[in-house]
Amino acid sequence: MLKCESRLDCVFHALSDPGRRSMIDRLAVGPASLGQLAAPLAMSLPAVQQHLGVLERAGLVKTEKLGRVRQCRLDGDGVAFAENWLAERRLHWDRRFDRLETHIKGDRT
Amino acid sequence: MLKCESRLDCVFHALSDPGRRSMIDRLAVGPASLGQLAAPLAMSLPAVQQHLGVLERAGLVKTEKLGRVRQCRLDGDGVAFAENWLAERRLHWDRRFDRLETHIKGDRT
DNA sequence: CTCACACTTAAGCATATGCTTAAGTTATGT
DNA sequence: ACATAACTTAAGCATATGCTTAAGTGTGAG
Repeated sequence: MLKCESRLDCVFHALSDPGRRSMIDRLAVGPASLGQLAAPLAMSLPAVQQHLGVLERAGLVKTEKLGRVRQCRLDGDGVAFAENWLAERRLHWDRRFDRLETHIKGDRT
Repeated sequence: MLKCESRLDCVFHALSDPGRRSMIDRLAVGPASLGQLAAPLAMSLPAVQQHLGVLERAGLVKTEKLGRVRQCRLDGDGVAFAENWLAERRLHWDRRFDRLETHIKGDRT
């Protein structure tokens, strides 16, 4: 976690773990406490808390302490970031494939 | 790299490194040899080769040995995977935010 | 045939990661 | 006040990661 210089690093790294993605999926249903988040996850509470930290630093989740409970909810910010980057690259991709196809067709003619 | 059970793990992990992303950006311009890919990257060739392996396993890049040169090109497959996943989640996101907004407006009325 | 080029493999090492358990801390119910 | 619930912090440890250098391997040029 030392190396999270750029925002994209954080977001993609956060999303690269199935446990963290399942936490996101759980939160997509609605807010949850840390304990509720941890319950289905076959690991200790501190471990879950660390994963939560990764998600939070990536801007995918926001948390707030209410009484003795930490409530967690989604934060769409990070996703937009990642989605934009991917969409951008995909333009390049597709354009290249199109060009390749054109090239092939040109050869055939 | 032991833990790359699901496809998404691979793709997101591959994208979480700025060096690897810059390799992708370079390949978006056009195919390149391993050496060309390594040149701007301030690290040894074997290191670059390892990064390339990560990209390849994620389905983001395809390589082929031509003579004594390994040519690398993009492979759109992996991106589509990641993009779809993100888009799906974002639907949940947005729907939740809409609902929240509706709720707030309802309270105000 | 020889040699240099472009990787490729292997070994090794410093550091980071992903957990764990145990010991706090703060808030709530009685 | 006291016990318990819900985290939180700290320490520690096994393993994984991200490089490195050094020693192969296979090709193409001369």
